[in-house]
Amino acid sequence: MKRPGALREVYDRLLARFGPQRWWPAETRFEVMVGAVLTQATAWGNVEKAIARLKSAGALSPEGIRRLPVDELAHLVYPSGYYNAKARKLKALAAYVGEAYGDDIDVMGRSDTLALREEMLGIHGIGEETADDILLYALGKPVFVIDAYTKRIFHRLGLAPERGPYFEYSALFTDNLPHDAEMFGEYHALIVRLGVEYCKKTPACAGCCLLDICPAGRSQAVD
DNA sequence: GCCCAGGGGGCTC
DNA sequence: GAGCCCCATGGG
Repeated sequence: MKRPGALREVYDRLLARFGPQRWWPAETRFEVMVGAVLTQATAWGNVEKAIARLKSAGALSPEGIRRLPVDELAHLVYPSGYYNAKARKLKALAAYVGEAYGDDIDVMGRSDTLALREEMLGIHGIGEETADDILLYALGKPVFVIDAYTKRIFHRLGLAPERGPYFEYSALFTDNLPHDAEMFGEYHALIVRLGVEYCKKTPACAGCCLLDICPAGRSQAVD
């Protein structure tokens, strides 16, 4: 597999193998933002439990989160782990959307992408990946989300270094693919799908054998 | 029991 | 700016 078009090739194979993932699973855009914080270093199944608890408490809104005492918020998000830390982060997020945009996510979404990103990086609990999750999946901006799976898999494929600054990885994708938010969203979701299903089972392969693009030359006979 | 999840903050050097 | 440690539940 040659380098030009390699990223498109991987995407096509992932899509053919797994089909559209249709991320982000949520009823509202603010729910996407909350999920982006809750899923930090956390299995999605645990996040779903926390989201459900927030919903049944009527707290899945900026105003709802601001109104709750932080310890009660922590109790609600308990199943997602790091509950004290995440309660603080959700408080910071809810305060931000209220102060900066009057809780209007539509207004927020009309702001400039880079300005929004810088703004959000200043919020407690929002780092580069979470900011990009929000930009892409809540606001529809064409940014590419980089997570641990992306680094691991594309390093195995010989397309990226083993480690390095976040922007070097995101540039790999945004410099070599059309800036299509829908495709970027599918691509990241497919990478996570591959990582969740195969990185743990066959860590030495990182799933590339399954796609028949293993640089070590192994075929997809990996069960 | 051990390992790791769809990271980020805070501290040290 | 890189390297640690901390946050914490739940499934494999």
